[in-house]
Amino acid sequence: MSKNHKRSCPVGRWQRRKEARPGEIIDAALELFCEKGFAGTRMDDVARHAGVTKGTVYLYFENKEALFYALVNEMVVPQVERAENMIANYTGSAASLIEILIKQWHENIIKTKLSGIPKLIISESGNFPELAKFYIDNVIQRGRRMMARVIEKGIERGEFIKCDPDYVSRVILSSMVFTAVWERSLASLDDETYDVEKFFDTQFEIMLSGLKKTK
Amino acid sequence: MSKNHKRSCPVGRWQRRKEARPGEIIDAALELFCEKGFAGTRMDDVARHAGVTKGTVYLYFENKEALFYALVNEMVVPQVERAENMIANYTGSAASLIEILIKQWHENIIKTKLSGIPKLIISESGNFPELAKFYIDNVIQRGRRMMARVIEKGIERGEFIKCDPDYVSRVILSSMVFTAVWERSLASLDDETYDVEKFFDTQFEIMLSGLKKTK
DNA sequence: AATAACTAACTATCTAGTCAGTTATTTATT
DNA sequence: AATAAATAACTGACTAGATAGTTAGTTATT
Repeated sequence: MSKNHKRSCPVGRWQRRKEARPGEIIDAALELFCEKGFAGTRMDDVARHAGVTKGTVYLYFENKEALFYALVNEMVVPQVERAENMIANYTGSAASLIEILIKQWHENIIKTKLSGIPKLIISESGNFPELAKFYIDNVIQRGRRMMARVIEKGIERGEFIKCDPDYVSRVILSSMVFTAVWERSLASLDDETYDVEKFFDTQFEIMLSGLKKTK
Repeated sequence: MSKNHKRSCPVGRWQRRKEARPGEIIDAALELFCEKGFAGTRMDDVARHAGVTKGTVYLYFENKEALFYALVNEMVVPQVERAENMIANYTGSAASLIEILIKQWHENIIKTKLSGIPKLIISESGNFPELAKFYIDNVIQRGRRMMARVIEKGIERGEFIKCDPDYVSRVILSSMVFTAVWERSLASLDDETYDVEKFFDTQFEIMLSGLKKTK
């Protein structure tokens, strides 16, 4: 049985795409939640952005909160694991490892829509403390430990001066995370533009110069 | 138009305090907006926190947005001016001036409820771009210029190595602002506690060591 | 013909903003 | 000094509008 009659695609036609829908809905939610906040985003808008209607969204996610949880879980965890594997297999100097970590943060987070998540978590931490807690335990703390271990290694190797790896780690990470938050919130409104790569280079250069034993 | 009013509670005593109300309402709004976000905060709650009813809030502020604007304007501008005056009258070294600026940031912003404002602006930048723009132009950029001028002075004096003052300024400020955001969002949920003062000391020490000509 | 992905219209609820009425306080009068 | 009238700060019940979540029905696909 053949379909001979033409099927131009008039508005109102849709396809059944069970596999693709959840990902598309999560993408739409990420974009809108980051832009408008959780409470400020309408489920109707999420649906329209994903090319479906609201009913479909509720077909795949129990409610608005479940969608929020799903997007954080889905988007973040793989990134952390990737970074941890990178570090485990690295054999070069601590300084060059820090440089690589910053570069990767730039490439894989700042330049992608993933940079929206820190802002989202921070914004909604008051309304979703358990989610924020999950994020802290599974992302922030792991990131902190990663960076601290690298610095510790640098000290052990005689590469860096004696310092508290935990606090130095926090200092480095704070401006990395802040850059993500900034890029997804105020950067586009600021007429004093800047080059993110040069920002990271500047940070790396000064911090490392302050950390290294021989200048 | 209206039906018969119920007899209001005869025991609920209140006072007329025209002068104090706006400030109290703004304080309540700052606390709740920071905790719940703008959209997530009910005007009824703001009123109750301020010890009045919703009607009173609308007596002093035209609407929810006006209240938001008022609190940002009221709370922030005096701080910026204070810092600018401080810098203008300072005669010591650039390094010690940076140290003082960081200490003052800690005392006057981080330790007070003012630290909630950066988080608030960042969270609501998507919904209130004009307000965010106002904040960028009147707070962020002025802060950036302040810090850049100090660094520039340090270079001119032969105190610091040659570097781009604008970018170094951004690096220093980014972790200062981030600390405010962090303290008002995720810090209380993080079981790995830390000492903010030691954080700033660590940052100051490493950055300055990287900036100074003689180590 | 059967299945299930998807739609669209519905409802239940929540809240920003309003306003008629209440009460603390001030001012005028005795 | 006591009392009444006037004023305006404040209340709380109300309305209008918005949106999270539901579901009966429609349509693509097998």
